[in-house]
Amino acid sequence: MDFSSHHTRLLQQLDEQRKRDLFCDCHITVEGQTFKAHRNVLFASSGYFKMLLSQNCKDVSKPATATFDVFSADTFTAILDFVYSGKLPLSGQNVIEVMSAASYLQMTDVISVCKMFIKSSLDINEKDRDGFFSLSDKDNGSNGTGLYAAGWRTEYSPSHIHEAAEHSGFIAGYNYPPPITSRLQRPFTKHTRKPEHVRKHRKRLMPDPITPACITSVPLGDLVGGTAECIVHEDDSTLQEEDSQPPEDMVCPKVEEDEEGDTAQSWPESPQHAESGEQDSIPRVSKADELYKAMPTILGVMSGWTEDDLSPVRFKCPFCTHTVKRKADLKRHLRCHTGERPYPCEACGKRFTRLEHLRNHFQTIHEAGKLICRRCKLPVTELTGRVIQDGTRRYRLCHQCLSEAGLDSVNFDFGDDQPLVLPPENEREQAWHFKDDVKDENSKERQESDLPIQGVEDSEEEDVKSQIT
DNA sequence: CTGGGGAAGGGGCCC
DNA sequence: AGGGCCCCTTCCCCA
Repeated sequence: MDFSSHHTRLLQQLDEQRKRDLFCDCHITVEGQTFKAHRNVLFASSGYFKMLLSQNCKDVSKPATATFDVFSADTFTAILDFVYSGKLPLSGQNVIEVMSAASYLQMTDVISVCKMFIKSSLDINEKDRDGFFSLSDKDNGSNGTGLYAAGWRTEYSPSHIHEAAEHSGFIAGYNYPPPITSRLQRPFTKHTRKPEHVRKHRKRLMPDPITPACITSVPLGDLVGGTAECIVHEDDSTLQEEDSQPPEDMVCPKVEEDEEGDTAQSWPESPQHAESGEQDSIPRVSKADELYKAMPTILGVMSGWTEDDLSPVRFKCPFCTHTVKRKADLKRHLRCHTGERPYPCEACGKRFTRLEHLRNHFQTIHEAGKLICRRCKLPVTELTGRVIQDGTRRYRLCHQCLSEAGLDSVNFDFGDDQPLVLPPENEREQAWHFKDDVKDENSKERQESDLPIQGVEDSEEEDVKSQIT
């Protein structure tokens, strides 16, 4: 018989005991303020306390004590409330510090909730729109924990979250995500690359198991107001994995790789997507700045991070273990976490994190920038070949390949300096053609315009266009 | 199933 | 600080 509310009542009882100072055997001092709690509860909730209490587990006759100066009493109050209630009172003002403190205390649950709060506040989590990992402030019933729930629903409502975050703060209740197998159903299409940070950072940014001993910790006072290290798991699934880990893994918490990456972002790669989400075509520079402004409170500044790098100061990413020498590089790096892609390709709708990437893409894909024949791969010049306009895509073919493909008789209305425009695929001879990942986009765009490169109305994107051309 | 090539993403660093 | 270049890695597609 499963009595589902048992654990809730048990937690309520423990919270009552804490508030009445019953059986509290752990005293935590933060900014001179003493908090009392149960070591069993702290042990089960925090990797930091697990490590701390493991070392002192023999002597249980005296209360365990701990003192923190790296976060505020208010922050610890919020965290302790979460430990005993499952509800995390987050607001735009405290989320960064709470996350930093949770990082310090190795409380992945809290970190995950904070990450979700930040992501939803930034309105950058495209996947949330698909209801894959949705946030809803409407839910207050299923888990009984409050106004904010990280669940698996479809009623994503970023506006609500914004309001809650900005105006009133809100209570975050954490629902554990479904098994990883559910994540494998994420809607990456055949031609949709997984978010890069999911792929690359699985190896690069989560390099080694992080042991407490290897963490370079700098007291708050030495910084600009935040903790030095921020250990963040790339994916919430790590929570589950960690939950099943034996205690020794908690002592030396291991950052697990994720099967499919976290919930960070997906983005439109086709004009259809770009059209369906008009706001996507607006560069979100302000959001990067928004997050960037928050950086000082969560940045870590480290020295001597590696033996190879003895530079005195490094900037620590709050979302992963990556450090950089320059703040500007950190700002650039943050885009791989925020999902921000301020540079849209106006030809195909694909978005990029950097202007140079957009430029490379545009030159390669839409301007036939490579002076090689796409068919025979041999070098081709203006004299020995032509530019083919295939939908939004341009490439070069040498005269021989043009002849062999039967394309030398197609549409010579333009001058030699103009691209040879291929007819739509359904009208094209089936001799051969080049398949590529923009074929579908092309067919749609052809219906809308004969122009290979569509202009965009957005003025900011016009600026981008002017930079490209 | 595998290897090669193209495209994209990210880091380091110079200007 | 931002732009840009170079290099490397990763992923995907295709033969």
